[in-house]
Amino acid sequence: MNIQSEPSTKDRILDTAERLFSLSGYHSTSLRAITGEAGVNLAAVNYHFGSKESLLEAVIDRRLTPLNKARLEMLATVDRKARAEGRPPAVRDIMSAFIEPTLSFRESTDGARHFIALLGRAIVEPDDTVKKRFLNQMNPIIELMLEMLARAMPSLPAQALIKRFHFTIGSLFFTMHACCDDSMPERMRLKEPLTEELVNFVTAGMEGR
Amino acid sequence: MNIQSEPSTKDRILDTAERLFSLSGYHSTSLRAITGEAGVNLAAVNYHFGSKESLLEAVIDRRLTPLNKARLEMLATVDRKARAEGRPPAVRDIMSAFIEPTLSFRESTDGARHFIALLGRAIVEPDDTVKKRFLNQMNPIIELMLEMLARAMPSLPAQALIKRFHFTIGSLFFTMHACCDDSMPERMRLKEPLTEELVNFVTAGMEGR
DNA sequence: CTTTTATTCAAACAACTGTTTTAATCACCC
DNA sequence: GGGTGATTAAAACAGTTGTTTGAATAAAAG
Repeated sequence: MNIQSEPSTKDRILDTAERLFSLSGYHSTSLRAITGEAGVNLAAVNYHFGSKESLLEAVIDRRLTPLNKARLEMLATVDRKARAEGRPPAVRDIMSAFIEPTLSFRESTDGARHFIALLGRAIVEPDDTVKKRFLNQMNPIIELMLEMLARAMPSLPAQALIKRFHFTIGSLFFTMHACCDDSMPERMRLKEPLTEELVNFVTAGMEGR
Repeated sequence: MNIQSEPSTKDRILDTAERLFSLSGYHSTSLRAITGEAGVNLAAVNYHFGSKESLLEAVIDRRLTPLNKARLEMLATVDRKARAEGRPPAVRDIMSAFIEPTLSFRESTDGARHFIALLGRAIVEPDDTVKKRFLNQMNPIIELMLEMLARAMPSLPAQALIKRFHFTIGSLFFTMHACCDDSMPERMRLKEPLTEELVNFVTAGMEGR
């Protein structure tokens, strides 16, 4: 564990892989591209991580575990407060508890920005390697949000709730991905701040008028 | 051009490529997988299309050209009617003109369903081959929609309009992709009909309350 | 039928992939 | 300082990729 010197081989691989995976995708990024740019030997990936797939898992877990913890905590706080006041949770608060940690985490570091872009694409990735691991970590949050939303809008049929939640996921993940995207036409580029506008959008859509 | 007999080599390649691209992605689908499943020789792709990349372009153009034509026509109808009545176009009608042709086209044939799923992923694809060609065909529609939306909501700042339109794109494209997705947890699966619910959602979000 | 053109086929091509191997080098402990 | 284990290094491995080649076949034209 070195503190002040340059990052270890393992960390250099993780950082570079994170960036290249987010820019070019998992399949289109070769180990030679990663190790070359990180300035380490090709075999270092298999030595430190075992395989390319395990490297991807390490890249995901390193960031997703603390992020999901933050999201769950914020959801729990919203839930606790509503219960204490003897009322159902507010749709806006539930949306905020998901969106706010995600977007503020994204703006924390450069690495986080790349990682969030990677996540934004992961949900539509055809490759099971990325998606399965991602969805596994995501499921508890999805379940909790759906349960809370059902309490927030008790008169809304379950099918409609699922659909609106689905549309919400679409908005958020597209926004997560699009931050690093320079292929969109100029006038479509997003500028910060986004959090409040996004919360407004999905809350309005959720409540349906 | 044979009418009643089985489809030509070229069409068999197009249909199979469309399905496999949508299921596994462009990069993860090999020409050997396509030709093998289509029951044609490996070299047939390069003979009929020139390259794998040109095959992808052919797959995209075959469906996207008529689909975009339908979307533009419906947008023009909304615009013309509003002008004739001397009022700005309604947000809901603009949203509908984009969503309705897309989703009804998806339900028209099996091939269309796969193609729409492919499109839903194309917008977040890291590969320029897919995205650039897709965005080029998309730009006129985006420009027209933004111009009409600006007229529909003249008091909304341009920056806010861009953001909300962005969130709308996210909802729609995620919905387009998710139709063929069986990796989502059971309770998150979408069931038809979607059009009206999606139009409601993005209209509410667009108008913001 | 003969000739020409379009298509199909099996085989090979070179380039690239993730992974493994084996030796060299480094850091640390007794 | 010698020895021990962790790390790095270059090279080769086997498999897959898109593409090309040249012969065989089918279809069309004269």
